[in-house]
Amino acid sequence: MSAREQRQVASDAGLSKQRMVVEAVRLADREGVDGLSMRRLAGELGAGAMSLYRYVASKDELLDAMVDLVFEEIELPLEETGWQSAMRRRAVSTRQVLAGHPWAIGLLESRTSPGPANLRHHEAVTACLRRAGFTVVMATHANWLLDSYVYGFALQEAGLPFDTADEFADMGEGVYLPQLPPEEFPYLNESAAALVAGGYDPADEFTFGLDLILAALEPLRAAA
Amino acid sequence: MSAREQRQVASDAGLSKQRMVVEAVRLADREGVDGLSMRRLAGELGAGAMSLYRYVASKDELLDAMVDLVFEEIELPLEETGWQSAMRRRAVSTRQVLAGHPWAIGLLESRTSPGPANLRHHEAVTACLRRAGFTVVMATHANWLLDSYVYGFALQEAGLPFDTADEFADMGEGVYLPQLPPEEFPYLNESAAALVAGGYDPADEFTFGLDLILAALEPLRAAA
DNA sequence: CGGTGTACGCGTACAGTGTACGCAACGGCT
DNA sequence: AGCCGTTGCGTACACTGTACGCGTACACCG
Repeated sequence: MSAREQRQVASDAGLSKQRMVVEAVRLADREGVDGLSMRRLAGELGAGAMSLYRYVASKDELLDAMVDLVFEEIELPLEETGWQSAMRRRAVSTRQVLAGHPWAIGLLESRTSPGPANLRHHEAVTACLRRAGFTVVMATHANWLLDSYVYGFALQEAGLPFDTADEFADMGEGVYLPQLPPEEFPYLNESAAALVAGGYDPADEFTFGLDLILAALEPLRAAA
Repeated sequence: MSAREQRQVASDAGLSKQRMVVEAVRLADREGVDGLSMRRLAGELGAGAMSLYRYVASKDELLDAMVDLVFEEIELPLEETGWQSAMRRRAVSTRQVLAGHPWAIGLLESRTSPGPANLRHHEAVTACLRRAGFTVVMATHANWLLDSYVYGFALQEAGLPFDTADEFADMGEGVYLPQLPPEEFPYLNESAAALVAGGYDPADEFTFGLDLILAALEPLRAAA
């Protein structure tokens, strides 16, 4: 079977923007966003690179669509359980989704036109907060605060060179401490030693901060 | 004067890693990180592209150094004014610095080995919190929370397609509202209208969230 | 049946990218 | 004078995004 026939077979599923975006997300998950090129994506789809330009105007537009697809994985908040629980579930879901697609975080800052999924989320969160009694201004404050915290946490977590408490302990002793002369970094040394000894797991940080923020927002609900 | 002689004159200042990094940060500020290439940087320095590889092993190493230079601009916390004031000043400084170098935010997630300036900051912040009475674990919690909030805020702020309250008002009415059918996005419409009418400035969000977090951390100081 | 328009696919070419390799020039030292 | 180290960098290679234009297939119409 010639290369063209092979491509024909692959394309019998038909190229589409949806197929492209899904495959692009897979490729970015495996190789990072730097490993995503139009030629490589076309190879994965059994198509020519220039065929992709029938479905997206540019690589930038593809990246926009990829970010929106990631947003679609985030759960919409359910209000039946109360605003705090709904916000918590949404925050946990966002963090999990971004942990699965760490390349997407770095793209958030350069996507200036939010996609449909992003807008739907924004509407759902705003609805939940308003119905819980927050004023428009307070709901906006809460939205900013929660999103900032969640995205910032995901950003930092993505930059960690380990995934588990054990790996943290190993790196702490094998990599970090040797680089931190105690006379120059006494507090970091103290912290590293105490945290490793205490079985510290940075994954626990998320709920600590989230709980603190949600608790601090509660009294602001009925602000006049 | 031949091209070589021109370059010789320019190079009389001598290439160095420091000069490269400073110039690279300037270029990224003007053109974004996508506009930064080794050839363009070399052109700015009056050198050949391959000369740069005497001072950095790779473009990745240059990016690491750029991020660390940005960290150096952030003020170290001064404790004389109390831990809250010190944390607030550091947070405000971080936000200002990242607002000036928005390209750096997206790089934070891929830099897994913190540079010297980053470590010095980490030590200074940890010292301040520990001396204010936070336990090692609580100081770590506070560090994570504050950094997550600040980086996340900077990330979102960098993605905003406007800079001032007036631009927000203009875009709200001219761009956003037309894209949000009221029957589909009733709460976003309500919010946009109310915020524009109230002279809302998203820049104020930062201090709202920061104040709330610092107030929520205060009772945790003497946690045993 | 032939002509036309549209949809789909994509090869070629261009200008740009990071960097391996190896060469040239210069200064210092013996 | 020769050797060595330092500094600079040109060439070449493989890869990148995408403008342009061409080929093929299909549907529709007269």
